[in-house]
Amino acid sequence: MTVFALVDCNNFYASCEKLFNPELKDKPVVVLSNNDGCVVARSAEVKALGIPMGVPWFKIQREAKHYGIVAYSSNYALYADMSNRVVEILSGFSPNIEVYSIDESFLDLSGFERQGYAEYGMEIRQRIADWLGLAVCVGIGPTKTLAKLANHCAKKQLAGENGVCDFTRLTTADLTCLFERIPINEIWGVGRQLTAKLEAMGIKTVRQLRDADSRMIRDRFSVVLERTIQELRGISCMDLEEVTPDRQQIISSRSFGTLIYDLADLEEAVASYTARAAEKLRQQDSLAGAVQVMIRTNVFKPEVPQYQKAVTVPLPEATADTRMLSCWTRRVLKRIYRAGYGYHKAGIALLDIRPRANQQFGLFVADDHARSRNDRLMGTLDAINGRYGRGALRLAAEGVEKPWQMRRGNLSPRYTTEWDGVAKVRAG
DNA sequence: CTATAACTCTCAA
DNA sequence: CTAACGTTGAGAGTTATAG
Repeated sequence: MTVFALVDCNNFYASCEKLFNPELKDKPVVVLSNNDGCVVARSAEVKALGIPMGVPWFKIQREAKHYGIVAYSSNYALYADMSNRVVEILSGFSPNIEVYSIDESFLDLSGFERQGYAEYGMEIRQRIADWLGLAVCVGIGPTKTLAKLANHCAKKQLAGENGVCDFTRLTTADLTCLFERIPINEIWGVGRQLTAKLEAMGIKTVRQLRDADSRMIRDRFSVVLERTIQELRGISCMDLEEVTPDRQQIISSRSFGTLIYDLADLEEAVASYTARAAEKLRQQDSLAGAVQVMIRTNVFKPEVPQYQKAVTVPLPEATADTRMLSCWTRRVLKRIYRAGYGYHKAGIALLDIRPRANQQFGLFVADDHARSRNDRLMGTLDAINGRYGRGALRLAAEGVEKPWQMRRGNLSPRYTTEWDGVAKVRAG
């Protein structure tokens, strides 16, 4: 039987910021979403103050000032780099690992027990603390859903100790007793809607859901929830997904720092988003067969005139050429743009994605010679940007001033990925 | 009518 | 000073459409 561990970094973004600025050690720290919009990470001190996850920053700014909360803009380069280091360490503990998100990984621990699996979990936790200075919690169980739940118990100190909770060591009776006390919304895959529906039926605790009639659940809900029930019972339905499959769609969208009225500015933004998405597309060696463009006014301001539109168009020939793709996204944008509105957000999506190897050539589109020349050009573009940084070489259509760019009022240095940032690391 | 495409809803981090 | 509310991806289920 497989034993799964779920390793999750505590307050990951906030912890990364603290790591490189010792003055923040016991201070309340939040990290904001793109555009400095919402709180997406909170240090323990902030959680203790009762600041909720996801709250719009401007709504708590006064309170934050009062408590001396330090706010950072998202520094994705820093978090991604730290995340890679965590994964590298975890890979030393099991050959089978699924990197589930930027701060969470599943490990197959089967056969690695010491006295039990909890001791191995402690070793993992200790090494990440020693080598990186980051705190993680480890949940262990016979299914991924149970490992996730065990991790929740470790974090909330409902079971286990020292940030490690091992369900394989609990008796059935203890587990049942524990599940009585956990609400269903803590279960992986049970979100807001399901919680409301299940509660209306009187199913409020993990134990109740685990012991519910799974056939009834499938009929009234879905096969997904039925699988969750099986997993809660210790019957594994979800495998470790070690290889991340190629994306089926690539989306690039962003809110603007200020409202945008001009088509020309929107064109720049859309060209930039298209370039980023196309880069990702080429990284996985794929082609897109369709593009979508979306623009919208501020949905949080219903008092101003609202407009939103998204249109998808198939391409005459699948491509990964930034110029071709941005030509199409620009065309679609012009079609959906209506003057007189203040736009708040725009985005593009690359759809109908397929491997380059399966490329079908359009009959009247381009000759082989042109195609290979374009491929080489894109290869050169990516190579230059890989060496000199994103956006070093780009289409003129992406603009220079970029009045639409998002707010990032309080960005920390890229401590680990840029020389300028490295120089700013303080001794701690 | 069926098979598939397109779209909507839900969830997650 | 003001105004200020994230992004990306997947899968299931439902509805529309083609043949």
